[in-house]
Amino acid sequence: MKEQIAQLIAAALETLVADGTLPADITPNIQVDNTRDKAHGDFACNIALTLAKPARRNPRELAQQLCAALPASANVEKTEIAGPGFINFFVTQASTFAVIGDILAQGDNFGRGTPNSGKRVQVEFVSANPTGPLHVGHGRGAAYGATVADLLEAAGLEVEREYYVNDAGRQMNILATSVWLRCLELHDQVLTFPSNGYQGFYIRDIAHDLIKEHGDRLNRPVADVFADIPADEPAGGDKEQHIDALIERAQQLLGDDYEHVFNAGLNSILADIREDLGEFGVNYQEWFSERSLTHSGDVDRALEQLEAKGFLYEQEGNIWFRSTDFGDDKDRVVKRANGQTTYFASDIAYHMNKFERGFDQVINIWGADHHGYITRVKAAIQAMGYDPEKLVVRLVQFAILYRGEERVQMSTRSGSFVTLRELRQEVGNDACRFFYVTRKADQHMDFDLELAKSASKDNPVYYIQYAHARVCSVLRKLESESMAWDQAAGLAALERLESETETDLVKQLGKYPEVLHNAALNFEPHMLSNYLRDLAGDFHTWYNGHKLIIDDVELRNARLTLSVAVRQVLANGLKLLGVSAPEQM
RNA sequence: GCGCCCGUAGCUCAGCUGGAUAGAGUACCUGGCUACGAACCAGGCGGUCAGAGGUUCGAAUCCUCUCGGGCGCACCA
Repeated sequence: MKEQIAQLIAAALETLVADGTLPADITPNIQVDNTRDKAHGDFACNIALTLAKPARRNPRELAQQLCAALPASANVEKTEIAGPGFINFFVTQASTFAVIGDILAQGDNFGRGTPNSGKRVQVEFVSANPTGPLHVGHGRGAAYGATVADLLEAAGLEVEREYYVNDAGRQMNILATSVWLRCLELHDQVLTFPSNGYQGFYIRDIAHDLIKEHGDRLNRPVADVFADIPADEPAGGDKEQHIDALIERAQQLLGDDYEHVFNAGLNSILADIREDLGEFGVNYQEWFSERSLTHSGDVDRALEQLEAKGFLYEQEGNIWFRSTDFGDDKDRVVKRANGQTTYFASDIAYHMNKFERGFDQVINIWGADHHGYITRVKAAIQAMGYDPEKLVVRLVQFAILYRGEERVQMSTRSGSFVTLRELRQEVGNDACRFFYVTRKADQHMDFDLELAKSASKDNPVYYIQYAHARVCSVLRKLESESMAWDQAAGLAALERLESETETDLVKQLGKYPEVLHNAALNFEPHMLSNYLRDLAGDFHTWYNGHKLIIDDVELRNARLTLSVAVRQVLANGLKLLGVSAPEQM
């Protein structure tokens, strides 16, 4: 509809240019907006205001002439000039109500863009280190990323969801060593667990499984393990040196078996994460291993590329990437003097790999604490000769949990829950998914557990679901009264829907495709959740003032048809948010 | 110190990328079930859009500064 109006205006402009009212060199940017106030009609255009100056004419007068030059349209009831020179468009009832037929005809596809536009995008999200279960902070990234991916897919793009598994590096070695030390404990040995090790209960579970599989093959005398290891922090030493020495010792004493311990930890935690996310309705096409970048030679290849282009240099034995050439604050080390590549080197290789896979757009969803990395990653992309504009980084702020007024402390020590799984169990998947995306991602968020849990009017999730369930309930009631809904008759009788709340509701339905499009384009799922709340509100308002199951067959069918259309749009929107649309509650 | 995000009703947040009288929810007050589901609806109260300049027909939105909050600035992952 907006485009239609824009076309009408474009035609009017051409007419005015042709008859010399407007100069030919103007560059009109035709903007058609939804009106905020019903008194202003359905759509408004500010073209007369923006052209007033270049045309050197009074805006209201210009608007007048534009209106006169507008071609006739079956969809436009009338136009009005208002305020300083806005042109307000009033759409005909029939044209507004046509959307109901579209909704019923397109069903689950209503609002979705044309698929197979050929554009391929990748969304990488969560990508938490597999060193422990996901916590509530990851939950927001998961819900946000999954919804953004689904929205883009709904917009017609081909989407690949990817989880980058940080299965290399020191943290993973700390994990492996922690698991192994727990194994030794399970063999009835006594030791002082390193303060920097992973203390979680799940480490013991992994150790237990290992012993089940390997018996005492992994057992070594504790005296050998701790011989000549520098003191831990509580003993007056350095915790980093302590743990690093233990890692090295574990590798020495275990030899090839170290790999088993390492993989046991990785696989067990990864399986847990995968299951957790799956239950949360978050699924991936690809779990991309960081280690594979080393094995495939991508890391070396990426560094060679940078080297060949002259962006690497050596200083004090370290190899540096000259990221300052691309606006970074300082250059970054990619390979240490000891020959080890840095995490950043893997990142460079990873992004090279992503670009080699030929995505039109690469979207990274990162925690807000990673924003310092954007510049250097983009620098590397540009240095390798790729277009850094194709990389979009969206930062997700942390969520602060509240239990009513009380802030939930997020320390691992405190008894209050910290994992995503616990949150899901307490609050439920629907409310979790909804609450996480109902605020802008770059906005700090207060997540109130009491509110999310409350099965009441206070909870916007239920408010929306209730609207859906209400329609289902009416149809059940209809059936129990031995009546049936006649869709064709309803569509034919839509002009019987004459009340203002009915028109408001239908207009709201008509906005859904645009909302979806904007939400996808801007990576802002909260636009959809807010819309669904508004739609549910309009439905409840209407429902409260109108009885659906009535004797007037024609009117009954018309109202039922509207109800079913509302239910369809609610279901479509909820599906994209990963929230269920229950038939009864 | 430098960089990024943010500051809108008592509280939690929108505000369609510069439009008309800044909106929802919540809290508080008032009213509505012999009803297709009251997990609902109607009405009221509530604002110096942090502050000050600037850009223009027009600013919560754009530019500068100040104040206030969060997060980054590793040879860590």
